[in-house]
Amino acid sequence: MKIVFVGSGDIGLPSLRALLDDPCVEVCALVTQPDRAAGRGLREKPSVIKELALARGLPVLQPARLRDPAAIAAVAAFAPDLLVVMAYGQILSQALLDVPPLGCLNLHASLLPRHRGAAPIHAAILAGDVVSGVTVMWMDAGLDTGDVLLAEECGMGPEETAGSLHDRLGEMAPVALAKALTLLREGRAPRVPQGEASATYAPKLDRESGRIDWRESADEIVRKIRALHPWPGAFTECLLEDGQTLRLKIHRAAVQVGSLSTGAVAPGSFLVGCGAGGLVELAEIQAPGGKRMSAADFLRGHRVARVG
RNA sequence: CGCGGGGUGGAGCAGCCUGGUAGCUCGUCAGGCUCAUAACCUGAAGGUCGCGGGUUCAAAUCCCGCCCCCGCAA
Repeated sequence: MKIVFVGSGDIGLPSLRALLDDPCVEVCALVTQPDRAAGRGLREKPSVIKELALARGLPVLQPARLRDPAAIAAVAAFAPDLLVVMAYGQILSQALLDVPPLGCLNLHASLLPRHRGAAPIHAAILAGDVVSGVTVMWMDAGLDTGDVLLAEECGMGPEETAGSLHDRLGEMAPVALAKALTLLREGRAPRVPQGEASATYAPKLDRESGRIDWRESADEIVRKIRALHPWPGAFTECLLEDGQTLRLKIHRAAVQVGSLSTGAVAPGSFLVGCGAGGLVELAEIQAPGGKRMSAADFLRGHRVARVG
């Protein structure tokens, strides 16, 4: 079976690797987003997934817009039987979806139809879900609206962050994909329509979406901190007694019992009052220009007046 | 040459602009107080102020070069 892999994000790495190691499959190319300036100095860096492809001698396509006819023709030239897509970052046009005779499979990091869209992992934690998983889906022109082939579930822990769930789902994806390919080969791969009624949408995140609103409940705030860690990261403005304001990035926090007015900080600690449900204890934070440190370390050098 | 922040006893910071005895909060050690404590009091140890060069009577502080850490972009 000839497959073209389409993906840009790290989360697709284990899946691409598994396909490359699968003797029943011939991966004929990788389609990925153009290299972006990244890191300090903003030099162009290939993604880790592109590096894997190059290391294995796989042809790499990096069209600026995959919807362009030329880009579609370039994919078609490989005559793939199937496209496998994970975390690519562009919508695939119907013209491209029509290229492979077997169709296009998408690996999505949620249990569809819950959390369609760009940030399913973050959304799952933000929503307080207790299960998540990977869905293998037959792609159609909509955004994550295609029929489901199969899904693999996993539980979510109380300390779950976007980072930990991301890594776990990334490792689960090739397992789910392998099952899907087996069913496909045997000609009994199901197509189960998603229930539109229970669909939710996980919008793309930006930096500002990490701002903490201390009027929310302690539970919601802590969930948000976990959901946005390590990227884009939760943050809050912190007013010091000398009048200085720092934007603190919050790496880790926990709910504690107690009561304080919204944004107030208990003396000698980093317990913050919020809208309801107790206090939020900031456990690990990062000041501008600094490295991440425990709240206790931070408080040795700073006198906090309030946050928010 | 993309932009910015930072490197000061063991930890976290101030001091730098306006050169002139090393400061703050905490930790460590010793002693004291207390029924008791991560409380309080007294005392002590511990610093090549990232590295190299320059200016100066004098540099943590001003100038030049280098190293390392962090953020902006995803």
